[in-house]
Amino acid sequence: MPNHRRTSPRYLQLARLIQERIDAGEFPAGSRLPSEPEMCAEFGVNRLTVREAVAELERAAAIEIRRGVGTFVRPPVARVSIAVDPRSQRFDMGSTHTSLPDSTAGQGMDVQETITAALPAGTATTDEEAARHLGRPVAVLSRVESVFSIGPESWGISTYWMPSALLPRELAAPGPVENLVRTLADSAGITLEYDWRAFSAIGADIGDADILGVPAGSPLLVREGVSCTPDGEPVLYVRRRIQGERARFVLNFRAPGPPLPQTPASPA
Amino acid sequence: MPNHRRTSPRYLQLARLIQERIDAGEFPAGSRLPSEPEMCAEFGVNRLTVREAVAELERAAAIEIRRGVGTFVRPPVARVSIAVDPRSQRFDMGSTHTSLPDSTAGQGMDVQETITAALPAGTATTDEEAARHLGRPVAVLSRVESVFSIGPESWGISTYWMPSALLPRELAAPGPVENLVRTLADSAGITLEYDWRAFSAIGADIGDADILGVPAGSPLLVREGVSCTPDGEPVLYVRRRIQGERARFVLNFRAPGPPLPQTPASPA
DNA sequence: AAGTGGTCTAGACCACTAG
DNA sequence: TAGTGGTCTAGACCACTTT
Repeated sequence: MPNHRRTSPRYLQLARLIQERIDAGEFPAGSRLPSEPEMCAEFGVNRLTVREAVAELERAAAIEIRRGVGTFVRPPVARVSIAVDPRSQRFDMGSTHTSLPDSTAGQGMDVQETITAALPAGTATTDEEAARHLGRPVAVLSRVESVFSIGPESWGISTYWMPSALLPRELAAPGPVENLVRTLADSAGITLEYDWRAFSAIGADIGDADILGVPAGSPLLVREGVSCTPDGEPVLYVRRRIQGERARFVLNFRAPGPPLPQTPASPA
Repeated sequence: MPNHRRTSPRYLQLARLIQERIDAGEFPAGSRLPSEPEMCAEFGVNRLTVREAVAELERAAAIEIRRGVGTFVRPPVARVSIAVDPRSQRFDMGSTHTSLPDSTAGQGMDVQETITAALPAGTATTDEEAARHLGRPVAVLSRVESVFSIGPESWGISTYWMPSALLPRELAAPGPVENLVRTLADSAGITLEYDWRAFSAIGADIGDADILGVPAGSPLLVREGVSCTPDGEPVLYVRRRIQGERARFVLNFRAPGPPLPQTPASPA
């Protein structure tokens, strides 16, 4: 006989219970939860069941696990804001440089973009998508991968697709770059405008997760789009993945100095 | 003696191995992976170890697990595009209505927004953030929660904060709404403009995960912002969470009919 | 050294789906 | 009914952090 209204599994019940206690203030932000053996005793379940509940809460970003130390309630995250003014943002000047909120200990740290690979586009799904967006065959496209970091930490990964003919030599080898978009535009003798930009969210795949030092499936903010010449000729397709909880893209619709949700940063 | 350069755990090695085989075309999109017992035998590990590897790939959205059936390689996802024209988008007319891509079986399905709760703002972190954004004390704010769904599935959750004095009666009770922003503006006799909008990505917390029917930590696209009167008086703070892989916000920077990455939709 | 979380094994029972 | 994945137990050993 099929089971018609089963209760949810114990580890989920336990996760919800712990979340309720956190919400109720029993465990304030920064405080330590009971250890796994303690919870096993308290709730009368196996350690793996406790671990599944705790893992659930960690994926939900409600707690932080510090190996060898304990499990702690997470305080709300502070994020970098990257300002985009949709009235003035017409020219694509590159977007590497941002500044951190004053509240952050790491203020004034260097934002650095480093090319990790430059290859002819192949048959990957993303390569074909790029070709579609640029209206050119895959065979004429090159792909440049880069990581950008703030201090010692990797914050995001960018992939650029462009006609191989436009790829300047200084971008064809791994190493730091000052401003990839500007370098490209200058070397090709063109100016670049935004055609479109789009925002979505994905979970980190295993490759991106490795590079960023986050678990697979961590939420990443994806900003992708096409830049074109003033004639409307599409030239560059960019796909940037940023650790979702670390950054926020802000579009300002009102005049000169509109209030920002956090400390502003330079255009993106 | 501390362990100075340990190899990565077996389940991660196994996850990478499977991913490599998928990438190499050994398991094309849509095909079934070996069952858990088969992998246990092939790799000589316990079933839990296999399960951890598989879970890693599932979180990375590389595979799809169908209970009682098997584990399958995921094809690339099709997403809804929601168009935003940064040149014309100045008036906030509400954003409920979108249309699905023609490729989708569900085309023409109803987009419906349903209020699930309307409460005075309390002491939650998000309430305080809303109060800061609106420049008003928490005590005068109300919070309205809604879910919007396409057909039978929940696609996103919206939370609105506004001065309690502006909350019209028809929005103060659970039930479907036609256009929340417009209802609010009409009832208050004001027009609303965008002040700012921001995009970020987060993992679903346990509450949102329950409502959306996704696992905790699933990537959500967050679109938040303030709408104000033409004078610049902030009136409404909105925070919408959308299943990240199901939607994409598109900003078009060029003239009348710029190419969209996918089938366009009405303004958001 | 003691306590924490991380990995792994062996085995069990269950719920779901398909033929 | 057979095979799949989902949950759970009991126990072990390990790596990491702190004292």
